[in-house]
Amino acid sequence: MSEPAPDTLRPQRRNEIRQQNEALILQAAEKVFAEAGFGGATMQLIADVAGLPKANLHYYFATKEELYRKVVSNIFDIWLHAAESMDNAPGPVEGIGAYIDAKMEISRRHPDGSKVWASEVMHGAPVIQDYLETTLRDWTAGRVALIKGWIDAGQMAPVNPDHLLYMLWAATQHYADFGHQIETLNGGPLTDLQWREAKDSVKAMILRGIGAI
Amino acid sequence: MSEPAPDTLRPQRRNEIRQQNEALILQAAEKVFAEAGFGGATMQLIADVAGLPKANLHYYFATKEELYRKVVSNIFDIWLHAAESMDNAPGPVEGIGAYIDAKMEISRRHPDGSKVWASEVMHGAPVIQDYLETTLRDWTAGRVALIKGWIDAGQMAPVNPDHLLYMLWAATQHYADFGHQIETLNGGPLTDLQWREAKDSVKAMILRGIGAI
DNA sequence: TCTTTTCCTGACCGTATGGTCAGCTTGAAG
DNA sequence: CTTCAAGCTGACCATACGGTCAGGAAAAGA
Repeated sequence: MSEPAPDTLRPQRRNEIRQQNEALILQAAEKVFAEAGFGGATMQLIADVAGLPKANLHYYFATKEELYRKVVSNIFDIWLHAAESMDNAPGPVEGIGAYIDAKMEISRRHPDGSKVWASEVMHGAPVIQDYLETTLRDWTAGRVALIKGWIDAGQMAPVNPDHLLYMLWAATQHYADFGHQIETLNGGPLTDLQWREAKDSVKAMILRGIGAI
Repeated sequence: MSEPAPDTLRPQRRNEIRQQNEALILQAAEKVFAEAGFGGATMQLIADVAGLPKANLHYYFATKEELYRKVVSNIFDIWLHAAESMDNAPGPVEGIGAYIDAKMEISRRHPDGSKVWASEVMHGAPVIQDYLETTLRDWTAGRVALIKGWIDAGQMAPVNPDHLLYMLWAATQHYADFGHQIETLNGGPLTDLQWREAKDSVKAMILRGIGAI
């Protein structure tokens, strides 16, 4: 054989090296930014978490801001992807129900990302202001129209669509952003059963709250 | 007259000086901590906002941590005070309705405080963990019992009281913590009318969501 | 007035941080 | 094997930060 079988554990290909290290750094950065905030995070700590020398970070990401920007935009993409679950639904029960499910799942699986996003917005969105004004604004307008359609069709009560969206974001992201508070009150991390109950509670309260069930 | 009339504008009394400067510093600190996070905030910037030399800050507050701790505990007190609105209510409509009103008002009047609190919790509550485990835990247990009483009395649907509280916190604080996002989507700060609509929307959705109306 | 205490601050210090760079190693191409 | 570019890193640098301190100003008490 002229070409040895690809082995992910052996000395990597050039492409793989870059891809793997960037992913490693981004993962470590997300964690550190979530735990310490942008100002409190240090490149040295991110490097330690990633298991790489600090100078290597600067080889892949020129500045702390550039690394942070990449982390935030990655999160935004996950958010937006989850939002698709709301479309193509016959009504609010399915559409909003699926959206709550998706966002609760993100809060459970990517709490660090959620915290970085929250932190970014709380500090005035210095890095992703343009996303807010374009992508998010457009997305929101579309969903508002969708909700209005459901209202006009008599499938739910005439609630204010904007404030419904805010409530959906708030209720679901709270389980990530304030996870520490919840865990403290709960006496430990939520179990599988408790996560299920959280999801069901949020869905029940909101769907009943908008008169969809 | 042996004692000149007290004049707040003239050279102050000793007591007043301390009180006034501490308040000035705490106010500036809350703003800066909210905008930059603990790690991103600098004593120099807080001093500039307060209009005092940096060394003067260290005269009143020995360390950055001590100043931060004071800011956070002040916010916690406001929170707890607002919580009283929930008690002594004949039922969930009045009790939870008043609580939502109070918390929405705080989000509107003290958004910086809310952000500092959110940031503190998101970072694992390094400073107020003991408050979470004692005061907040006790308060929560009391409100859970109160809600259970309402449920047993048939005044509302049998929702999970813990998750109801989380939703109340999430929905109301969102207007402060994510105020920038809301303002961006809204094309500017919420007007008086829009704040009223926000309050009414949250109340309507939640009270209907728990079967109280 | 004199003394004491509190208040105030410019100048300074040690440290930690983001970032740089010269030079080494390693994979790929011919 | 040789060449070249990509990957890597220890050592270094300038800056900014939290915090200190000696000594002056101002209020309170005697």
